Amino acid sequence: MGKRVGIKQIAQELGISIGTVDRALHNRPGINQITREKVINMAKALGYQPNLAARYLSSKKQLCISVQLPREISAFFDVLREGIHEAARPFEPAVKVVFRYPETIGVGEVEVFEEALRDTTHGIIMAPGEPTKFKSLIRKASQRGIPVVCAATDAPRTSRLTSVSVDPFENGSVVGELLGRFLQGRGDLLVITGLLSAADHAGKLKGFRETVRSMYPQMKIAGAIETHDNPQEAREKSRQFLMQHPGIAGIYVSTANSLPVLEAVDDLDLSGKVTIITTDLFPALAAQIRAGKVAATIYQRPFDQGQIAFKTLYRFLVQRACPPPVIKLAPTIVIKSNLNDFLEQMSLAELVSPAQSMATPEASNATARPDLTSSS
Amino acid sequence: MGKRVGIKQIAQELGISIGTVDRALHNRPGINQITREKVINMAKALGYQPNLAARYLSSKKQLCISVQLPREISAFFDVLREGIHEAARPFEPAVKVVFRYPETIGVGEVEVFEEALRDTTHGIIMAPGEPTKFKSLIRKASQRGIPVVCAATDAPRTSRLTSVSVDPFENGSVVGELLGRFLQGRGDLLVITGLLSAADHAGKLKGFRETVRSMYPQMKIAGAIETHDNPQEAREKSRQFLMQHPGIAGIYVSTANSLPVLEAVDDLDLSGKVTIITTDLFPALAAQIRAGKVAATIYQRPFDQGQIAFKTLYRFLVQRACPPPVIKLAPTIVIKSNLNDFLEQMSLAELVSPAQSMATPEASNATARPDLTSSS
DNA sequence: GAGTTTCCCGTGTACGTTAACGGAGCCGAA
DNA sequence: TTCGGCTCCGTTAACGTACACGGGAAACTC
Repeated sequence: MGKRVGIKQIAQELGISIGTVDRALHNRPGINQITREKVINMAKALGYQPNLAARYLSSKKQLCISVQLPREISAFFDVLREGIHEAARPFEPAVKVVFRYPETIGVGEVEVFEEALRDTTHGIIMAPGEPTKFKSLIRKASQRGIPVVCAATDAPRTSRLTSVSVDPFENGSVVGELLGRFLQGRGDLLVITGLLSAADHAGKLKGFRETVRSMYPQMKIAGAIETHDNPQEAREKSRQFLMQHPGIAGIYVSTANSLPVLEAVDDLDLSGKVTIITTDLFPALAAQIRAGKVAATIYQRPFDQGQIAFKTLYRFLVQRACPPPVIKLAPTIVIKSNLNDFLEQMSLAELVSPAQSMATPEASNATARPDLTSSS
Repeated sequence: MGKRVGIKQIAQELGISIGTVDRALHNRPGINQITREKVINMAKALGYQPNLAARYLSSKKQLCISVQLPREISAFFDVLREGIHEAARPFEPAVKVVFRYPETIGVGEVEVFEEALRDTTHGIIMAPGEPTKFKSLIRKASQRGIPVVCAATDAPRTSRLTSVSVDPFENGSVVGELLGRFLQGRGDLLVITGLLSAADHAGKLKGFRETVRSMYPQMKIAGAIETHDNPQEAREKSRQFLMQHPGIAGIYVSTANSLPVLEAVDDLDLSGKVTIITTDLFPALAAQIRAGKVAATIYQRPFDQGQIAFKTLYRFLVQRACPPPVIKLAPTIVIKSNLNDFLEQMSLAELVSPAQSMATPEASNATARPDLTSSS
């Protein structure tokens, strides 16, 4: 009664062998078309669902997926990796996650990609630093049947399977709406960005600009500073601009490299007078939010990005489920009041990893339950 | 070389049988202490990790977990259920999720709980409507070794394993900070709530009140209306109050039942003049946000709550991993600019469910890859 | 009509683990 | 001595699926 229907029961019901059922359910050659249909119908009738555990066990080949992310900006990419790892854990021996590390942020990523292609890999997760360099590589991977999922940053106009990211345009758009609300639709704004040539930063600026124009036409974007992610340059240029434009009411820092800008604001004694919204989240920035020097920051939820990237890649690999061409996460607004929750989540991600399940003392304290008679 | 180490290899290395290794690794009786230690050391040396697939397959007993959530407020609980279901999918036959439905929001939840205790269940996920009623029931479950995880709403001072929710206090706190920012720290505020006797609503009000007092001392909370989640009552009381207090600048609707309030505001032609922040997210409310009548809403991310609830319950059941006494998700701020992403996510959750993996035409198009040569 | 090919299909083994069974060795009591 | 019980350990049958192998029957070749 509570018996789970398996391939064997289907065979028994039809008076055929399990081998035939297997051939029918997996479109393998060497089976009569009408037999196949009978099997499929019977499977549907019985509500057959494949036993994944048995499947993994039987086909000893494991899925190798290569995760190629830089070591830099570890506050972001470490958490992204952890999200992937966490999502892969349930499939433990059936899939193997191989982490590869380009030398630094932009360089060495091609070499690492080629290394993955040389080794046996069935899928790739990456965050292209310079997307244009990957056009042919991704094509080559696709032709070999190796799907590529981009996370955090996209490689548009390539044959990658999909990308998981916070859309830059919406990111900027959210900041525009928020700054407009905070300043009640009046005042001059300043944008501080990394490289405007990067699609990511350009998209943020575009979203910001268009939202401000349409929702708060009285506001003006007084300037956009390009810092090239160089701390000295960021600080100095910010200082210069703020001195020349004393009327600035709001600042949007669209690069994660926001601390130098905050220093410049502090230097000019503008803290609290100018409303600042930044990008990403890390301990030093959290302190600034807590101190009230930053009104809000936009968090990209790297952990969730990792989880989703793995899941979609996995679903494509084992059941050919095609995801939408882009998967967009919502830009998440962090303010003083919900800051701690995000920080806890970040540290929780680290706590989860160490002891896997090795040598589980299950039987020993199977009866002992936690004594949390009072809490909350 | 690439050979995975298994229980067999450990046995071979030590010249003993796999049965003994099994006994050693699982603290089973009937084994010499020194043999056990030798096995454990060897396992550690070889880096043994149990093959979960084989484990599930072999031990035919499956974990039954009972999910007891109301049908009402389906925009919330359906998505919560979906999150649980999605998280359970990888463990497919090894765990069985049984959904149970109380008659309505508050009633019948005790009966359903008892039903779960009569059947074979190894864990419970629930959202107590009236937490006080569950004190003894949860204790009984715990004594039988059945952990209970609360989601969405907590049952404090009971022996439940943990609770996964957005903290009401922080929820109110976020709204307080946000309204303060939007109104630049000036003006009178109004709170509209469901039942103030409910811990949830009381907590929200408290968080709101304290944050406004500490961060924006110039603001005043002019009143708190209790609607008992009755549409007529909500609309009428809101109208009355707003007519008598024309100076209201901001409204915090802390119940999901926010539409009647919006109607009242519309009736008095106050749309756009008063800044409104609501709770939860559903299509009708999304329209109001898009129209600019609601400045922001606080989303509880039911899907994530479901996922996390299942994961922690599972980790406790199979590896005795004790979670923290409460797991708090951050209150998530939804505004016009990031609204669509949340809506997509809601509908995506539905899209994922129908065709599981039944009759996977894997082999047929295993070589065919998606042709998305250009996208984004 | 014997040999060969082709098309379907059944059989058997393997995957790593769990759990039940059984056996060897030892000790003490009948 | 014999028997029962205990401790420790080896053996083996599942669990549901994948895959290689082989066999029987029909179709085709000469």
